[in-house]
Amino acid sequence: MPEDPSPAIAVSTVIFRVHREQEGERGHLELPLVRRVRQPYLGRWALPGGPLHPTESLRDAARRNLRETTGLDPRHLEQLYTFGAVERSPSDRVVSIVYWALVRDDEAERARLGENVAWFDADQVPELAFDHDEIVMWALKRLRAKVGYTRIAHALLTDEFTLADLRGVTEAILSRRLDAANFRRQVEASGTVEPTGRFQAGGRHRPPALYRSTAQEELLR
Amino acid sequence: MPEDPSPAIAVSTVIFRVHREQEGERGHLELPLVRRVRQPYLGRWALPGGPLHPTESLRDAARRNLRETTGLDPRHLEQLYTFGAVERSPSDRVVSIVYWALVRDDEAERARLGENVAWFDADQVPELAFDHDEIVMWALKRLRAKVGYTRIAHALLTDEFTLADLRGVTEAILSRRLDAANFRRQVEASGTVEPTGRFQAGGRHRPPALYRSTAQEELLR
DNA sequence: TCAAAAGTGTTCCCAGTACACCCATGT
DNA sequence: ACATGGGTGTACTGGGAACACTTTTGA
Repeated sequence: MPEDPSPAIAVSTVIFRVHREQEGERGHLELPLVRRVRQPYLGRWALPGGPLHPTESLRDAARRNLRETTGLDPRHLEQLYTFGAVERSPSDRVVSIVYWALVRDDEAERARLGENVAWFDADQVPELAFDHDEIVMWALKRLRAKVGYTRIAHALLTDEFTLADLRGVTEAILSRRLDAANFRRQVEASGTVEPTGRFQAGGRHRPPALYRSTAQEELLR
Repeated sequence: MPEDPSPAIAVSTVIFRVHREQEGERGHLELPLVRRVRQPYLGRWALPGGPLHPTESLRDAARRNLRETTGLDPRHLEQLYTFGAVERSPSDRVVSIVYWALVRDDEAERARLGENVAWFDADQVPELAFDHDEIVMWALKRLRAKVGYTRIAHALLTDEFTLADLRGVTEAILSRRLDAANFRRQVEASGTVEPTGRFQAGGRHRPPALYRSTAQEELLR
């Protein structure tokens, strides 16, 4: 006979990448979904997630299920929100602590995905299991807000990047074109990047300067 | 023999009021703490909180423990963050979902507090149990950020208020004086208040106009 | 009539935006 | 030489901050 059933804890993660099919193409914001192989919502796409192990932190659980889903380590990982409505799962009561993450496209390309995992355009996700549609909307909103006043976009790029690269991923996140001249000035003024002194060769035009992310000051804001 | 022990879920709440000892005095930002009557941290002050009941939402649990602690209904209630480090409680593993709330000073004055509950100045809390110091700092940071770009300060006032009242609670939250002229213009331009057409009599000086909060537009941002 | 808060007017500055224009490279 | 993205210059704008000033009341 079950005693007073304490709600179960799960950790789920919304993982983003900005993917370019070919070099020089515009990038698209994408996220991986997992096809459910059990009831409820059998066959539906859902966010990667799973139970919290007794000896791991919430953040570690998110990192673990990110690794299990995509084979990747996140370049940015942050708690989003905790969803705990009583009826959000039709069977047992589950409280889901949701994280969101950014991974690099080049790493995501190399990683092998499982059978039931696929990347979807962030603005064209199918109808998901549970309340995961709502969760994705929250994550998108947060990502789009934060890209404006933080350096999170750096997490999507390799260590050296051009300002066009940085603008490209930012535009993909916002699905909106930005003025290149103003973008340059704002980024330079923010102090979040510094030139490496090197230039990117092999392009079709004037070689752009390469930048790196400046040392992360802790305790900022 | 215990099977794999799933971490316990608790809900805690950081409750704020802006308290004025006497009419006309400057207000102070305060929060209620509860003295622990059990181990661990017996005798230490801690945030009000308790277990999540199986049939209530997270928000309802926060509202319930707010009511149990202060006898009040919150005028604003919002999820803050979920804390789940493995060693945050020395005994069992507990994941705490934390809310923060605003209550009205006049209601808080009327409500009776329990024996082991007391209000503390938000910037002078004693050393708390568990990681509750850290939680209070998060809540303060969020409150101070949000008072700048939302209408949450209205939640601390009665239905009709003067702009000086509104400025007063805002100053208490920020612990910083604001320019009355600019504050007025900003609030008026924001469209979050409208004049009632009435004036506050009985003051020592020119009677200020009374305002009310405008109808809350849902779907704003 | 005076003190003090209510309320208005004005100026300065900065950051965001738009957009013209020059620069340097591969083809 | 020319197309194209890299990079600079410049002008306009709106909002925040500082602060002078007028208004209206109680004492």
